[in-house]
Amino acid sequence: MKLINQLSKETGLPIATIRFYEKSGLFKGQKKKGNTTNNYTYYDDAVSEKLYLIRDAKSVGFTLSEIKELIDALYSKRISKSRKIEILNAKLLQINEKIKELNGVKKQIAYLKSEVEKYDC
Amino acid sequence: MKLINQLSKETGLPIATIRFYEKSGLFKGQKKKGNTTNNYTYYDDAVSEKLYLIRDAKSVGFTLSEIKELIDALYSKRISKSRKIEILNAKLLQINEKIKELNGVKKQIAYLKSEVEKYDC
DNA sequence: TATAAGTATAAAGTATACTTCATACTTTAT
DNA sequence: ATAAAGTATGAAGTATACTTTATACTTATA
Repeated sequence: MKLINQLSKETGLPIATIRFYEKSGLFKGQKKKGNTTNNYTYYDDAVSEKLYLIRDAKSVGFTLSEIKELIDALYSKRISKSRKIEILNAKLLQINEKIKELNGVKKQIAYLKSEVEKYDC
Repeated sequence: MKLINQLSKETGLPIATIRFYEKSGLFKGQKKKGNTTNNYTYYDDAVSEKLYLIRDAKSVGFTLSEIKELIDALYSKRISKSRKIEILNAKLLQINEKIKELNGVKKQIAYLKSEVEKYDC
């Protein structure tokens, strides 16, 4: 079980950002039970996994609410299996869409680059 | 030459958004010269192209300032050819990165989906 | 010809995603 | 044992990317 500092070093995300994500309901840490002196929050490996997913999904244009929907579909116990599969399939389609768009943009830039190479001075 | 309404219909972007992009320096329309009665702005096909590029690049996680840099590298006359090529190559690398990340996220989701299918009830 | 629809502009407002600040307590290092 | 570093929490502040509002003028349509 990790403290927030370790989580931050692992993922490269600032502590404040991790706190913000937790507050946004993307995952939850745990408080230690019993007569402890402090109020620290502990995180397990599943949280790290979610943070990596958040980080990568964000960088390719998913919003936090889309990512929350995704994480819920993957881990929540209050969503039926069939509904989960439904959501996950939709996300996979969305990802394929994004890959198509990226290839489109790439092609466009490559073409325009060749134009720049040919004519521009 | 098109008016903003036509541009909006073409690209699916709201008029206010197009105005915002123009104000942000992503492209420029032209005013008609001479003794005209109105103050309308006209746009050519190059602007449409830029808007499509903006739309797609945004949806895959590029920020407006990254997109501005890209558009400047493609169309500006105040940037040297070698510098343009440099910027364009960097953008192409960034796109390859994003494609990699997307495939990573896709793989991860597909894997977790198979887990959901196996064990979840 | 009037009225509805389109265009221009500036400014204020909103949503998202953080980031910083202030305060207070806990743990670690010297 | 005390100073430095880590953690918690709530609130305020900031950046980006729009979106809405208000006002005024122009063009198209019934």
